[in-house]
Amino acid sequence: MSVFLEKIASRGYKITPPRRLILKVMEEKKVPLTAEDIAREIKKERPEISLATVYRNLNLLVEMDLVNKFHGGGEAALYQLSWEHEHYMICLICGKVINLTFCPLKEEINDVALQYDFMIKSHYFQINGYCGACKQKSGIGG
Amino acid sequence: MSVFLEKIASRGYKITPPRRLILKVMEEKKVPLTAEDIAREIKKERPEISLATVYRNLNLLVEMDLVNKFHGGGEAALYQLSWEHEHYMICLICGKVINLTFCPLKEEINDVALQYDFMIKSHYFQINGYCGACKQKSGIGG
DNA sequence: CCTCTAAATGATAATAATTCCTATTTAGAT
DNA sequence: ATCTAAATAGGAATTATTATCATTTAGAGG
Repeated sequence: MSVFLEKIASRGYKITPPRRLILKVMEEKKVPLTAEDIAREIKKERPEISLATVYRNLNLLVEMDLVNKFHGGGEAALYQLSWEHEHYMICLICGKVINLTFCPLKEEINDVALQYDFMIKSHYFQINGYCGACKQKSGIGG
Repeated sequence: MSVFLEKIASRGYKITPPRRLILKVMEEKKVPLTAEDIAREIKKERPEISLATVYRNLNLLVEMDLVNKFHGGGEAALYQLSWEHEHYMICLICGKVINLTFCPLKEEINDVALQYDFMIKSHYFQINGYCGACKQKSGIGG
């Protein structure tokens, strides 16, 4: 059983088909997805699973810190498994996501936290800009 | 005339009462605000100014890079004058905000952007955790 | 200062994202 | 196998944001 399902069970939540499928899709795709993306993918196997259920479970996963929620260029929120502690650069035009292979947060932050008696629990970065393709297409200097 | 209004005029856009007021509110408040926050504040002086106008102008300001748009915990987008370029640590319990006096983004990021031909336009950080007071109250280890 | 026109606005309808509601189903404890 | 709280499906409701369009206005040019 995946570490995610284990955590869900260990907190007394039930392991249901929608939960299995949501996690399966996120593990397979690896990139940040909208709730709709996930629902669409799931419906290929189980068309009766509703979008509301996907949202409900994504919120649960975010609360449990198993999933990170953030916004890219578009209006809809993006969700990604948090186990890898990843950061990205997101194209504001096409939504392309470039994963970073390191955490771009300066270690200095820990000194500041200590100084203010602040306990850092999580952090997330959003680096917005234009990918090469969109720069060209839209004639933005570069 | 403020640097913002100057930029607006220099691009051929008109300087209108809504635009003056939106910028005035953002300059005064200094913290990230939702479109509704701004509209509510403006309506104290000019109740006829509509929310749609606030949204329209915020989008224009974002396009012109005078304002940064991002999402905090809530559903609505937050807007802040981009020259402030500030970062915060936010308490997940009481919402207390600690301003950082430096940008915690590693310079290394610029190399990666170059490598991917990605043009960074803005970035946003969110550092979540517990402030001293809330740690104590809720008995979280620290 | 008038005049004129493209740009901007206000009011409201429309759309998109997300949450709520409720009757029904089900996971998993006993 | 039974039972019950938890979870679900489906659709309605809510919230955030954008689009529409008739009316107003900023500011350029005379």
